[in-house]
Amino acid sequence: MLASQRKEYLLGVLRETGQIVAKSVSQELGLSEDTIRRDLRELASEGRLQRVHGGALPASPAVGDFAARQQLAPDGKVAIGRAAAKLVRPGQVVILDGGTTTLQLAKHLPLDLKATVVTHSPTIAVALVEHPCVEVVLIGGRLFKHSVVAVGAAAIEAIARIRADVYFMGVTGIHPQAGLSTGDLEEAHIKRALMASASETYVLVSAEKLNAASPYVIAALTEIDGMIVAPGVAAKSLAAYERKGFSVTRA
Amino acid sequence: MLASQRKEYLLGVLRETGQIVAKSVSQELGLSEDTIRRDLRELASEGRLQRVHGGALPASPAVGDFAARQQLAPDGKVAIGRAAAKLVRPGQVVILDGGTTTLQLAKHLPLDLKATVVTHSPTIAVALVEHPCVEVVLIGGRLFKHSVVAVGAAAIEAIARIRADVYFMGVTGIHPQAGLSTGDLEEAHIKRALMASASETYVLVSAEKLNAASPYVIAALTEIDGMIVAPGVAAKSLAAYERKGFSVTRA
DNA sequence: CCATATCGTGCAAAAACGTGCAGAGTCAAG
DNA sequence: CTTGACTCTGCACGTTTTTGCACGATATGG
Repeated sequence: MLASQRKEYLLGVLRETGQIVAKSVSQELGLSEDTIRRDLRELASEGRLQRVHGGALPASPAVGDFAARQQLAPDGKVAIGRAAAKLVRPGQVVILDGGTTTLQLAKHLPLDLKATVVTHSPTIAVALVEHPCVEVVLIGGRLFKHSVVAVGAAAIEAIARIRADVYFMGVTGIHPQAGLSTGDLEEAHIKRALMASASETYVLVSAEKLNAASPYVIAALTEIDGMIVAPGVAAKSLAAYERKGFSVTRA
Repeated sequence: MLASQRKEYLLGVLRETGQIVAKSVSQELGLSEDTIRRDLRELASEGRLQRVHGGALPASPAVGDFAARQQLAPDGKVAIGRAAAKLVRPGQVVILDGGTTTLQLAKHLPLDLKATVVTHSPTIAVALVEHPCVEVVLIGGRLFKHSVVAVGAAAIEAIARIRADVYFMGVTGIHPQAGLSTGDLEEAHIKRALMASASETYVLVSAEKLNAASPYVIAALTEIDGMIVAPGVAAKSLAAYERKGFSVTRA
């Protein structure tokens, strides 16, 4: 690979992801970090990017602003969202929970994917307005401000009328014995109703949720069909889950 | 995640939630509290936030916030929103339509006002999350992306179960003979249902909507209780409306 | 006043950095 | 074809930055 090609590649990464991590790029290209660092130094001196410890960021905030804002979520959640989005098949009816992780899922749905997204989160509904092919169904109800989702009897009733193919659930705790749990009773009810309305349920688990438990139990682990966990969690932390009879996916 | 991105993330949290709790952020990012505290200390020394016990608060309360929230909306809509917000009495149940003008209304509700806001606009629901005292009820349904509001049979049904004190309607046209009109048939139905569920209906009219008509009629002028018009419209343009038996308020 | 949470500091390990240098490859002059 | 100048790349080394932990000090809330 030519040096100039490499620099173009670096700028491409910057455009698409809003950031460059020297280490990971060097691994992708099979080159030493030194070479990447040299390139970054030169591109920085040309003013084409901004050098920072560990990699680089866009030179003019405005350019990479959009991409960067997408990535401003913690690494793990972005990865989980991207991995989960790949599980959605064209034509499916998908239920999306509220929360930052599912928001990443919504943002990573392929732009040419035709599907229907059912959600009780106004935030996710607004995010999907930009998506050209996805039909959005909003579940109404009393707004629970802490999580920014609709809850209550009206929500339960609306959910009962829906038959979805798959439900992506967010939780605040998942534990081999305690199962799935969350911090609010109303939300636990809603999540249970959403599970009942979907053929399959997948749980999105960022690192800090693993082996944690919250006050209100949603369901046992045996009731779910799969979990998608953040990359970089220790394999032995997952051992207790891999025997439970559902798929465990590393993002 | 790069260190500089982490600081951006912290400032983002501050913008969106108005505060930073060191402990919870460290859990979200999977880093130690020490690292977060160091970042906060540095950002504080740069004057970009105010360090407090347990986390951080905005450096200049509501300064950037206020500027940001106002810059996008034209003056006229801001004025209409502010004027309409003054019509809301404590304890009332208020229906807010979708649209940029009603969004301004929501943002100008006094922070100490206790009231219930019913809306079929996820955008408005999200905006009101910041309001400390307002209860929000979200009307669900199929999302009409052009206007970012819920429509359809499910929405109509949910609306039928509500009795509100006042409804603030947005329109795309108001005309002495043609009455109130909008550009989408589904939306016209929803607005009619919302009118039926409210004791009083006020219409928010920015300058370009005055004396205009759109394809789908919502109601005749005789059915509304008042209109709030943008400041600076000629008095003679309003003459035709002041004889119709409802109040005409200049913002 | 006490229990708890949070804070700041010092320290050590790890990661990232810059620099100098050597080997491999390229190119042009001899 | 050979030689020397030049460039590019990877490695080694010492330096700097970052990060997590331990400790004692300080603030908070009952």
